[in-house]
Amino acid sequence: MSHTKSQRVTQRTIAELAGVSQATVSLVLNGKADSTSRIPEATRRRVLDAIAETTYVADPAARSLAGVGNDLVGIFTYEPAFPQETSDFYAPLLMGIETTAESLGVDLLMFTSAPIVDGRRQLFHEKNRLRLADGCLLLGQKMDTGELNRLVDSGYPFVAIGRRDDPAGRIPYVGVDYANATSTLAELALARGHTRFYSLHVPTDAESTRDRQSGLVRVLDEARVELTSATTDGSDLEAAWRAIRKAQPTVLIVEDATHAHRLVDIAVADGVDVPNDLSIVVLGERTRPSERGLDFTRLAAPRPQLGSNAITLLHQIMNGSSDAVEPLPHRQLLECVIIEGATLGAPRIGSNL
Amino acid sequence: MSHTKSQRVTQRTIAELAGVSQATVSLVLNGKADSTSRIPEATRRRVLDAIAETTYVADPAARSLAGVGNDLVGIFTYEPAFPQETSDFYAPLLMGIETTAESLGVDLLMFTSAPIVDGRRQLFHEKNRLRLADGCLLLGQKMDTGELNRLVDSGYPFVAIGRRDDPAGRIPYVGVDYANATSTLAELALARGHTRFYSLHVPTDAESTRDRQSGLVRVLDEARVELTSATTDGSDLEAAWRAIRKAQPTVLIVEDATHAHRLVDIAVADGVDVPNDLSIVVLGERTRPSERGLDFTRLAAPRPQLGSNAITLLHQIMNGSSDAVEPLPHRQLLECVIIEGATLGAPRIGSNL
DNA sequence: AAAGCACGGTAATACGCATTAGCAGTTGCC
DNA sequence: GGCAACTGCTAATGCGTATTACCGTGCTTT
Repeated sequence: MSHTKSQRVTQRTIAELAGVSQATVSLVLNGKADSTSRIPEATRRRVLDAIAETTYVADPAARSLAGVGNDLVGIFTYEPAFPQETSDFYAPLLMGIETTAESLGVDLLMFTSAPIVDGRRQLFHEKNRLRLADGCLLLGQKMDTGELNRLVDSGYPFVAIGRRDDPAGRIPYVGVDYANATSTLAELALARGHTRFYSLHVPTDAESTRDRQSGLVRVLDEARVELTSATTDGSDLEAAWRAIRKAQPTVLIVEDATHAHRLVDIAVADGVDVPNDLSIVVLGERTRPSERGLDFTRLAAPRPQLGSNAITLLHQIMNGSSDAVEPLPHRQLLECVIIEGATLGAPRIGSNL
Repeated sequence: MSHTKSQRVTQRTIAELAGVSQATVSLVLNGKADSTSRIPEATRRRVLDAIAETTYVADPAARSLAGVGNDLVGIFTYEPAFPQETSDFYAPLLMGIETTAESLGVDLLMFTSAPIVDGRRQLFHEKNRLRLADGCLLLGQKMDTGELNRLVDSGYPFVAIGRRDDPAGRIPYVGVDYANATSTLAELALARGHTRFYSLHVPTDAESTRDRQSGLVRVLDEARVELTSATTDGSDLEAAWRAIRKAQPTVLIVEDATHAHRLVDIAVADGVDVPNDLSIVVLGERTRPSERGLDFTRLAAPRPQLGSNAITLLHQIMNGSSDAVEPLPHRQLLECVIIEGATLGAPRIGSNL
């Protein structure tokens, strides 16, 4: 727009400077030394010198059109990534992604232009721009399987972060083994002697939520131990707390970390001591140190590694697995770390609950 | 690579489906209703229907090549943006950028592939990829003026975040008026009766550091009040503290927030009460609630707005100021908020310092 | 009836790059 | 000396889109 036509430095410009053809410039730049077209050192030098004199960089759009990659990895987040509330969730992922992107030599393209409907970005829309990138990482708690399948059909390389239900096994993802981790936590609680479990989870039917529930249920069923389940979106935790008191569990399993924090406040105000009267275990993300200095017993997803693995896998999918390296599995579940905090005690007889 | 040729849905595909030419499809999609080429509703419908049947999306690379911008805004951060230490600094900026990018309808390209030397990303290097984006935002505490001027010369649209020294006035930036804010803080301290100032700042000669110093010096000079200055990179705050004790100031002005936190710990261990024995004022970024629950009197840059203004300005520079809107100034300084915390008291005679 | 005209649409081209076929000049070989 | 093989390079083409120049067709006007 602002540039006059002549401003832009293209391969043709370089070619004229070096006294060769545009094709030669391209060949030099791409280091093609096929038997079909060799270029002697002298010519190569002239071209490279000409490039050095100018500020030439290949137009990525043109490269892309011409069918070669651009080393551009897209990042699609279903919610804005940087506001305080979501940043705790995305930042560790992005950190892993960024670090690995650096070593892979790729740039990151964030699709912030996607229109937002009902608080979620729309993957497919009029001016879908996914193709700007060579491949794409999909981040978000919940994704539409239909959309993902459509993406698979299009042949566009992508990797989802988080396990995805997909019987056909066509959706590549890197997820967290929440089921297993939750089972371990439940066994821990059982070992401490807990007998009455209460699970408070979020109302979405995202895979991550279901996995946690199934992990919990599996262990408790096996042990023939009682489990009460309830959901809350966090809007009325007072009510949730009243329901909990009524059920009189010995241990409370809370999916969402912020819910857990607020519940403890309510519980303490209600004269209940944690963990002496009631143990609490947290299954959630977004855990930052409690105001109260409470160190929850919880599970912690290895999110930087999640991001790192995802972009590594995507990179492999994009560039075709070089036969040198062992191909990565297209569906990965990472182990979740269990953090032994201070909120899982032994059940107390005659608890104040 | 993996795609067979026929897979890809292009305008030609649509054209065949609708029984028109590729050109017509393009015209329909871009709503060109020039007198030179009108298209009746009937045809338009057929084309749109055909598009609806397929999963067609315009190839952004092709559009870009064809001369329409691709609404890509680059973000160059001199350090990795997401690790914990830097994230506190970048996240608020990115939040403002993201939000505004959304409403401007542009995508964000993060240049993570730039090689790192001495812990800082290199703006210019072999495979400089800035041109991938239509324009670029530059984030970082310190930037090389030479590099920035080279960027100006290239005609590439960019906006720096943070004030930049540049007598020629060619570098567009959106910065924070640290000088003024620091002056205000100093006046506040003077008004409370402080007579001995001690400034502890970071060793860089970044504009932001200098601005704070100059704002401080201006007010104190005017008031003919004593000021001791020292620098620290935070590696030996014990030594810094010993120097402070020796100087016996009534108020301590600390540039870096994390230094301030750690200094308070040292001071308290040393039997000094804040703010009764010693007042502290913080000029720095990256302030998160203290472990100790200490609420520093400090200044807080409006970082989300910084980001927002920067991308708005860049967008205007990229697209040429539409004559409809008032053109934005290419060099902006935003007012800094002063937060009246609990660490600036009145000086105490016979302080324990 | 010839000329003008609006309409509806298409062919052709440019954008910058990668890639292939192939051309002219040189060298190698028997 | 004749032919093949090789060397060093270029012309031509395609990628998918936007845009311009232009061409039929049927209708109106004189």
